[in-house]
Amino acid sequence: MTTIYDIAKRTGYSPTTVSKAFNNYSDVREKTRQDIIRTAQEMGYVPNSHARTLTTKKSWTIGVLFIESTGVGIRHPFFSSVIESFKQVAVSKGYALMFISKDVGGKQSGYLENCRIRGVDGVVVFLSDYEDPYFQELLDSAIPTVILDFETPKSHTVCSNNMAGAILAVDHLASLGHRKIAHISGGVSTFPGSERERGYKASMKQLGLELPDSYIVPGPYYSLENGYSAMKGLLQLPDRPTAVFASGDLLALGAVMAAKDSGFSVPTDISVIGYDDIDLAKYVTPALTTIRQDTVLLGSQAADLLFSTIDKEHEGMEALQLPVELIVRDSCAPPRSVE
Amino acid sequence: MTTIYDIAKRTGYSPTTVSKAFNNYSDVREKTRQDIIRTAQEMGYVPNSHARTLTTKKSWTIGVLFIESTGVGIRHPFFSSVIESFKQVAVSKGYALMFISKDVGGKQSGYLENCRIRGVDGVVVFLSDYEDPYFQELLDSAIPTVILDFETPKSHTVCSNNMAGAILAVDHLASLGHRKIAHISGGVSTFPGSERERGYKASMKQLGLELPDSYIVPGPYYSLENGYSAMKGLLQLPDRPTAVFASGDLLALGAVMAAKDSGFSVPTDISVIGYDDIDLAKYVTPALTTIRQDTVLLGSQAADLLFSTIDKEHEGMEALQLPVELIVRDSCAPPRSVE
DNA sequence: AGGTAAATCGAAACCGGTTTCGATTTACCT
DNA sequence: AGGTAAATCGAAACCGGTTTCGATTTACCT
Repeated sequence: MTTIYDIAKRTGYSPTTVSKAFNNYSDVREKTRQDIIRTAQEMGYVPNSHARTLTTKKSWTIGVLFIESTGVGIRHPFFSSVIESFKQVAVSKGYALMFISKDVGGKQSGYLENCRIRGVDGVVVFLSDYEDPYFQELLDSAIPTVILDFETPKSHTVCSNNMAGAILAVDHLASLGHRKIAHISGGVSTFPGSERERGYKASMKQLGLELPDSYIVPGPYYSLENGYSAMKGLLQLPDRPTAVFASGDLLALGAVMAAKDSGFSVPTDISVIGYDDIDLAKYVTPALTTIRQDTVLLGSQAADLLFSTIDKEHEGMEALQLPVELIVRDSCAPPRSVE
Repeated sequence: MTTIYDIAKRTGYSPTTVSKAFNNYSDVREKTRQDIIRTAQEMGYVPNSHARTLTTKKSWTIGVLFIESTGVGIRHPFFSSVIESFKQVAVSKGYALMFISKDVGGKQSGYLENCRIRGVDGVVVFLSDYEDPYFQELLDSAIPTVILDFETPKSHTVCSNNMAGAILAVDHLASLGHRKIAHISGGVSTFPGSERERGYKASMKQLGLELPDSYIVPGPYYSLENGYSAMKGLLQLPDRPTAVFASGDLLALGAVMAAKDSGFSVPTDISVIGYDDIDLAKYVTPALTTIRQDTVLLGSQAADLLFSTIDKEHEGMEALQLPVELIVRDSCAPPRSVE
């Protein structure tokens, strides 16, 4: 490995000047800089980030905290898409992304400890279990963080406007004439799930629609199979709903399958609306009406927030709520009775 | 930040001894070690990985090279699952994963350069375009690499046995009585796609089945919509196939939809078999018969290979081919004529 | 008590950069 | 020619660790 010392020897300048040349110091002559840059190229020089970090205390790395305690990566597609967009702005600013884990090399150590060992400049957090004490520890530290799909005053947070989305969904169904609208909930243990449920309830109340307890049924883990069984339950209700708002697209897909398997047609007999607008939504039959989250915006806004804090351009914590959009496709129609 | 120097001052030992205590040198007394460890805890000491890397030349980081030139993360689910498994063994060995990109901070620099700057100990590669000159540069370097879904003698490689999988698929269809078996190909530009096509052809030949050119139709990017249009084409053929082997599950799903939309029933009128066994495969109707890739094994084997090279336990390059499995569900049945 | 081997410890050099501040050189002026 | 300000450069200290090798201490033996 060639170092600035090798370049210094070859060019006759001091290591100090070589370093300055690379860092665009104003006190090195243009000719000198050119000399140094050229020899550096010839010698195949690449800077050593660890040496640089050691002195500057800046690692140009962002930790990525992504854990799905719920098991099999159901939320992976959403995460991937958000993080991809986050990564793009990170890279453009010169940062690299590094996965942070709880324990390393067999030793239990915690996120915060790993962040400190690696000297990350900030952390983007995407968890399903925000009660994790190791996460709390990180939250209480001085390391800049931005959290997705969660809200807390201790950190920047970026969410879709889940309540607004839920209201959008229910209003759409109501505008088609539905009055018996059920909800397959993402569960109150996840932040977006509880917000959407809250939005659903608020909207039902606002519209003056009846809401029996049996109309809210859990769809744990946002999984297709749980959507399926949730729908099966709803269809057996004496006062069967004419429309269902599912807290996630996979839940909705499961619900559609359950309806079909029970001999109901979607949307003629029962309408289903989902949430997320996953890739698949537009390909299934019937194409799924849903609420789209802007994953690209989610990622880039999270990045902007984090970097502005790292660069000290920004004080205090922001809680962003990003707008969502109703995507009308073929899975919702007016109820039979009104036709 | 507390350093070994702070601990040295507090305990009265030298920094040398403090460092040795942490690294389990045999020449520090047990009592001394305890002393040091305890004070370190009290003072909230965490080692500085950059300082350590600077002297030891070992960063305990693995670069992750994942680029999808084909655009929207179609292969993401597969990648996520493989990399998750890779990550688990990496973490257990004390490594962290870092995304490597081509350019950083606006400057174009290439993968190799970034690997060198960051001093990664190895790289796991998952690309769609293996012609990329920046990738070639990395391949020709001395940095240990393991490549997924590709084969080259210049690196360790780990693939599913794509040919065997394709043969398995075709044999299954043939065993049901099909003789007119078409193929929706992943395209020869991707390694797995071309291998599966090769397997398909070999199997057809082996079975003595006729293979008109029109029976192989491209399904670019493994996308659902391209599977759809590919199937539409096949269904309009004068000598319509009775079964279709699709190079990916999304292609297969698209094909099933196309068949349904054209008034054919799957599997009664036409059988469809996919490849990958994505999560969704078992939930769709009809549940998809497919070839399962063992993503967990893929990831862990890739990790084992890479770490054994990093640890110099291993010379030369290995080209692993992992077994695949036929998963029989409901999308394949005997052809009508034979019933 | 004196000697020897084993146990324990630390000084110094090193890894590859950055930054401060003083020294030297150069350009320009009268 | 001499003076001054601006331009250019480099010595030295520092970031936080690791490793070699020599020095000192301790344990144990006769």
